[in-house]
Amino acid sequence: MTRPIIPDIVVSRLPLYLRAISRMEEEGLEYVSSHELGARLGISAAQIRKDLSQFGEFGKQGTGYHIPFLKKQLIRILKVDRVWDVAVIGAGDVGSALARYQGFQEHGFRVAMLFDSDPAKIGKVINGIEVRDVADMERLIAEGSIQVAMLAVPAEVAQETADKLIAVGVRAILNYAPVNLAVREGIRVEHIDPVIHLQHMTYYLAPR
Amino acid sequence: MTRPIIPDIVVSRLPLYLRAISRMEEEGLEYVSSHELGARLGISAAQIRKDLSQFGEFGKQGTGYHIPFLKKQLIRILKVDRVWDVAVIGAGDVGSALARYQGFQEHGFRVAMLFDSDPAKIGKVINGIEVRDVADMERLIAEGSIQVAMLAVPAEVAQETADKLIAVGVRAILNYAPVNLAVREGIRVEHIDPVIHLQHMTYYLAPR
DNA sequence: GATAATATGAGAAATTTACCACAAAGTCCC
DNA sequence: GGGACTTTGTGGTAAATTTCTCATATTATC
Repeated sequence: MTRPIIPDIVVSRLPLYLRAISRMEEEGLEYVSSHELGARLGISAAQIRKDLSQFGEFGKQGTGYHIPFLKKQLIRILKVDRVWDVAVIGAGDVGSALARYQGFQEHGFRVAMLFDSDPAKIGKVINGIEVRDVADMERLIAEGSIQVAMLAVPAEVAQETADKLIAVGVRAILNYAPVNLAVREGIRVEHIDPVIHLQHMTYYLAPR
Repeated sequence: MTRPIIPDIVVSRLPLYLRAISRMEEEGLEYVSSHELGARLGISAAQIRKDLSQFGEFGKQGTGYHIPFLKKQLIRILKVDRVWDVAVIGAGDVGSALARYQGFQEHGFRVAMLFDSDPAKIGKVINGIEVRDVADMERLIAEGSIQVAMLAVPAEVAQETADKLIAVGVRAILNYAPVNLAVREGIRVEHIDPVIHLQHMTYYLAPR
């Protein structure tokens, strides 16, 4: 069984679709057309239909998409019909905020571990999660079979920390450090850096 | 004078180039080839040459790119050869972390204002920045001629807050709220949502 | 039940984006 | 000074992505 390979750019839009229709469900809507969904997201209706049709026939002519059904399908496709345990590395401002964020639980994720190297932080409890010594990180992550990590450490140690994570089984890293991580084939990395986004936007701004 | 329109996808890579060569400069390197830069970023050398050539001839055959010169050019192109005052809306975990982040200053940005609606937070000082009442937001932003904002408010009030920001002159919004903002033509919005990134990555993970 | 209106899924076309290949220019080393 | 390397910028090509178009199906209305 060789499923057709779905372009990554298509996959990258699925979470946006899921977020939008989840909101629509909360609003009490039952059906949505590709046109309405597209209007909310600033994406063409054709694009949405094409994307979704890669995974199956979820819509109905004349009616559109049944929101609870489409939501269920997207959740399944994105594999968030389970809860992924996530390790947060670094308990500074960013790591702490991630540990406290309430938005993970209902979208398929749980901050299961939190690490830092600062003795002053180790042992503290943030949102019910104890800060562990990063020296024990590899052992604990391996024991916990954790596949997903969020990296919120200083730029200087980001690469070496990522290498350690990958060595003990982590396969997806959400990197908050302002460096490009080099990883081997098969490891997923996504980057979050506000400066990158701001600089992208200032290109289009006129000086004032 | 009609400059050729640069594709946005090209512009979106420029901050990555800038970040990478800034790091190379710190490492004491003087010249870099498109091939070396590409290897660091996971981007093809041809892509980098093509992207940069859209803005001028910055390289030299046989030598590559002079790092300080290229850096200067990218800084100019991205308009971060000045410091942009930025307003942060919301002084919760995310807003506070943004106010404390030391990485803005040297990359063209300064958190000039911080707002919240919680009386318990108003008046507090975070990293030298006083938390102001969001009720005064519009007046203060208009007075400060602020064009860039980072939105770190609850999802429920994100759209209305964005509308207010735009009404008083903000033209670029970095949105941390997990909602798609609808904005008029000419307003730049970028989104940061860890859940979106995590869900994108779990698509590729095998259950364990 | 017929007709008009609505909306999907998919093949085809158009557009955008990325890559290749090479001439030209610079460097290095003997 | 000359030959072997290296590297850029670019025109052309290939690949990827988006949009268009339309047959087909469903719903609503009279």
